[in-house]
Amino acid sequence: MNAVAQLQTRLQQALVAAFGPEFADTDPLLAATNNPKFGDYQANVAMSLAKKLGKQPRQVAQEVIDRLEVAEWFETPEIAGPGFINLRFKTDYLQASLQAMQADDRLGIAPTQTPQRVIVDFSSPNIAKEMHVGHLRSTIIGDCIARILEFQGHDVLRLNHVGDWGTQFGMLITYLREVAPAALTQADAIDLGDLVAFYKKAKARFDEDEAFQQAAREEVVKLQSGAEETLRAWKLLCDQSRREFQVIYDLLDIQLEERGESFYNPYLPAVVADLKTTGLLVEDQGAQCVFTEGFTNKEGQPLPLIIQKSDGGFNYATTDLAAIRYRIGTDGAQRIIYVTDAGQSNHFAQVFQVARKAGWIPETVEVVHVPFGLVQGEDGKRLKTRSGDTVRLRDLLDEAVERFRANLDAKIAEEKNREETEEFKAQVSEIVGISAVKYADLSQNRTSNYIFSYDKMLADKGNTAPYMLYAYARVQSISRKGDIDFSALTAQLQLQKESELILAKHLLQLEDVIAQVGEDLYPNRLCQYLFELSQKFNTFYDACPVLKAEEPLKTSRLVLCDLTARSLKLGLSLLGIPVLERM
RNA sequence: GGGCCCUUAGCUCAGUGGAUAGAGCAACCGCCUUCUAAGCGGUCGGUCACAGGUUCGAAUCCUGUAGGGCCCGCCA
Repeated sequence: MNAVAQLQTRLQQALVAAFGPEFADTDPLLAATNNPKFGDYQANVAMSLAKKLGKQPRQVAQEVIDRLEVAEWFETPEIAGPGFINLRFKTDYLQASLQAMQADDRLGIAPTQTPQRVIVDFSSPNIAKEMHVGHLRSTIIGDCIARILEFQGHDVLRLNHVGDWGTQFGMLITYLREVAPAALTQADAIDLGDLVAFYKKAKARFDEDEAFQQAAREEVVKLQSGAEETLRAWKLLCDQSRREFQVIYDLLDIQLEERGESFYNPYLPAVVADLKTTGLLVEDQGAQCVFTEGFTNKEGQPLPLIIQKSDGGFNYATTDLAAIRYRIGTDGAQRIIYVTDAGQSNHFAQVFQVARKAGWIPETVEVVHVPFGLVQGEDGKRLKTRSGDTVRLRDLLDEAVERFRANLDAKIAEEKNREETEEFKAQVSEIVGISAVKYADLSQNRTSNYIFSYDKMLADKGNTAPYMLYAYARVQSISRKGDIDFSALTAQLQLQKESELILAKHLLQLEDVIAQVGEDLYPNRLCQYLFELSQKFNTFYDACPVLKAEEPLKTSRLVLCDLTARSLKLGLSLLGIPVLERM
């Protein structure tokens, strides 16, 4: 148990000792301080108890600390302001903790005691369409969440719930049958870009041509009933899209198990049947619906979740319900995380409500929608290309890499006596460019819309990937220069200067930050931590010579360098970002 | 009309009940004969949209108002 957990317990014991057993469940209101002059932690319980006990808050605080035994970890507690109890770590404790951290492959972060089977549903592009900017956030945020949970020791199933079923295929196949029948019988008869164009035309036809609409709907029914020719055409389209998606996933280093909507097709009738049994299902205007609480349409009428369309077809609500049942019943999921845009909040709220009412989500299973905001251009509107089209993900990533390459070339040209190989420049540019896109996205609170700016994400100043990667590279530079083998260091730490103490305390917080993100699923908190770590390292680097220090201080500082680098490497890896030894 | 989200420094954003509200960028001033200056230190900058309420204590919780975004029956 770490010192903070111990402190929590000891505070509770002190409360009981001071005021009696009825205070056993009183929260000591322990929190990190926001200002180092107040120490490292503060307990705010005295103010909240003062009225109840009929005493002055400062006196309550005094009675607590008189009975508080934390000398193993903390200096003598102090009372400040209206009754804050301030606690400061002992340097001895910090030094010992850092040494333990240094000796451990996982930086002292133990795997969870309660591993869960977790499903992270993310990315989920549509077959027959190219991946575009709309898939960026789900893919990046979902991957990060999966990485964090995996590191914690959970059994994570990463599912790509691709849109490989439904009305869009009816449209597309009907249209292709007319204009490019070869695409339905032989692989790669047309390329994916053309397929996207065909899709748009098919959609346009669908919206204005009633006969076409009818034909498309019939095609969906054929597909759903397994008609051979339609099914073969569908498989061809899926294969082609899948290969295109894989190019992007390789570029982004993302592992995913594809399990599209079609997978749940055999389980859809049972969803309808079981909803009927529970009495939740109602027929309305020819469609099978479940009416949900708290949702109304523009006319103020209750809003249904449509389970089966009037033409007998199923839609995504049905699929999502079937998926919940399958994931809980067969996959054994204890936590299901859906990483999709905030626009689907209503949909998921409805689906979860219906699944709960039907009794399909046991108390022990957590089902959660992790929403995120839109990607906007610098004009604050939805990100588009100059010609007004949706931005292809491939183009977006390529541009980030190209732009960073230009920055890098300029930088190298500026520095005297610096020559780099083409291979080096290409590799650095690709890693930094793509990492910058990922980091920019992850470093924002996901719930708000996010303004996409190449200039900001590629800047070498501020809370950006280049800044963090540079901090890491600086440490590696020390090891090269001093010919240091970090893994062989053994030393008694000596935290002397303020910048060393500040860095040391920050290093010890990594565990808590990861635990918090695993819980709340806000990756920007991990980014914030890593940014502050980089800043604190740079301050230390500026103030404390490492290689020129006398032993044993030199080795002590090398340990701080090593721990910083390893923390950065671990933290960035959880964001899906690799490090560079040199840049 | 309903639901969800947002409104914090000139700009982009942190801050999910605690002390004088924080970063980064931009602007200005310093620091390279010393481990990568892609760095560091400092200055400037805020009626936390507005009004009530709860609380010892509110940017944070509750209610209302204004502005913005997204969604609202057979697309996902």
